[in-house]
Amino acid sequence: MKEGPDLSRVAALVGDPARANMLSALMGGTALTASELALEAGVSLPTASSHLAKLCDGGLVRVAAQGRHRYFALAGTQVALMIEAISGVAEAVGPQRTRPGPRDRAMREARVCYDHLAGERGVALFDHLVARGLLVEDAERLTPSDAGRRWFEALDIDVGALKQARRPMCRACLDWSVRRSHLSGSLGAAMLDTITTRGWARRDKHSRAVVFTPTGRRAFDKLLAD
Amino acid sequence: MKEGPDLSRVAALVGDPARANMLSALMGGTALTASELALEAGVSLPTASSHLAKLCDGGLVRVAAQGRHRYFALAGTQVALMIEAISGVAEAVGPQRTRPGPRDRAMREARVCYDHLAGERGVALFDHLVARGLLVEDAERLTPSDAGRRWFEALDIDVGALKQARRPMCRACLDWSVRRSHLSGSLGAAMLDTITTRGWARRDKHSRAVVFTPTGRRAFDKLLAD
DNA sequence: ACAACGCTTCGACTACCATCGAACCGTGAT
DNA sequence: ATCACGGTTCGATGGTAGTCGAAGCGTTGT
Repeated sequence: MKEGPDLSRVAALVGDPARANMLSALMGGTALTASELALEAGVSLPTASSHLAKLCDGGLVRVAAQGRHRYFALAGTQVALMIEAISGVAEAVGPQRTRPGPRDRAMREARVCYDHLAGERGVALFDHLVARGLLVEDAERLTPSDAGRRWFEALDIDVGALKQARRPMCRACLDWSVRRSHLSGSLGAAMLDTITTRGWARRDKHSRAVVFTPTGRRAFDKLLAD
Repeated sequence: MKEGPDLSRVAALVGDPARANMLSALMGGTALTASELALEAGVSLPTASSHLAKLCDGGLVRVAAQGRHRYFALAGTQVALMIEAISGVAEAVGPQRTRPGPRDRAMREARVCYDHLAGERGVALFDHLVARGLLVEDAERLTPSDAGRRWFEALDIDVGALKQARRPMCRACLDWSVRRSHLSGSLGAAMLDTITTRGWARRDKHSRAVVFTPTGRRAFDKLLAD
C-alpha cells in the first residue's frame, strides 16, 4: 500500500496552479521576493505567502531573509530536475494548450533551466562538447578532458576552481523540448554566466527564455563551428 | 503569467494519494486491472475507476480493453521518468517517513523502474558497461560498442533486433536512491528480462523490489567481475 | 519617534473534489 | 436465457484547501 517515498505530498505541492507558476518562475534561477512571486502567480500577497510557507515546509523552496526582504529560491538542482521532468510530460500530453507561438519558440531555442542553458542551443553545446571529446564520461561521471579544460579556459572559465565546489560540476540534464541532454552542474552554470556577461544573450525578464543577440548568435555558432 | 506547458495539471494528477499509489504500482511495469489498482491504492472500486478515468484523460495512463478486463499501464517512459524524479525529491525532503526498514533496503538494492533494473545493482551494471567500454556515448546517444554487442549476445540478447524497435534502445535513467544513472530503454528491459528468466532474481509481488537469489547474486556479480 | 514598506497571521467564505453506496451496463460462463 | 463478474455512472455527503480583506509585526528610512 504505502511504499517508498511519499509521491503525493510533493506532487500535490506542484499541483496547485499558483504554486506551479511560482516554481516555474523560480526555474529562472534567480531568487525572488514574495511580492514578485505573488505577481508572477497572479494571486494576492497573503495567498502567495501561504503558498510559499507550504513550499518551504515541503522542502521544495529555500528562503533567505535579508533585511526586510525575503528571497525565495528552489531548494536544489534535484527539485529543478523534477520540474523539468514534469514539464516534459505536460508538454507531451498537453497539446490542448495554445499552439507554439513565438514565445514558445524562443523557449525552445534557448532557455534557463535553474541556472544553466537548456533548449536547442543548450543541447547543441552539449553535443559539441561530447563529440569533440572535450567532455568524457568515465566510470560514473562526466568530466572535462585536458582539451576540454583548455577549451573552457579560453572562455575564462576556471575548471579547477569549479572542481573544488561540493556541487557536482557536470551533469547531463534531460531536455523537455528537444528530447536530449544538455550541460548542467556548476560548469553549465558558468557557461551560461559567460554567455550573458559577454552580452551574447540576455535573459527575458518575464519568462525563462534566453534571447541571443545577432552578434551573440554568431559568436556562439563560431564557438561550436569546430 | 502562464508560460510553457501546464505543470499543475499533471502534477495535480499525481498529487492525490490514491492516484500516486496507483502510479507507483504501475511503475512495476506490468499492466494491472482496475480492481487490482483499487486494492493497491486502498480505495473502493468506484473511486478507483474515477481516478483511472482522470489519469487516462490526463495522458499519464493508457488502457487496453481485453474481454471483460481492462488493463491499465503507464503511458510511456517519459511518465515513468517523471515519477522517478518526483520520488527523488520526495526521498530527499521527506526524512519524516518511517526510517529505512528491510523493505526499503530491498528497494534500494534492486527494484524495477517501469521495465528495467534500478537501484544499486542497476547502477553497478551501468557503471560496469560504461567503464569497460561496452557502452559508449557518441555525439548524442548511448550505444553499445562491438565488444558490448558481443557481451550482450553472450547473454542471448540480440542487440541488432532491439535496434529495429522504434523505442530508444539505451537511455541513462537517473536513480533516486543512489544518485547515479542506470540503464534504461529496450536494452535495459531486455537485461531485466534476462535476469528474471534465468532465475537470478524474482520480482516481489507487492512492491517494485527485485529480490536476488543467492546463486543469482553470485552469477550477477561474476558478470560484473570482469 | 513616526511613517512607509514587506510580509505574515487570522478569520470567514467558497468551491472543488475525493469518497462511497446503489444502480447500471457489458462480457463471459452455465 | 440466466447468472456471475468486472467495471462505470450517478447522486449525495463531507472534508479540505485555496482565496482574500483586515489586522498585526518587524525592519528600514526620515
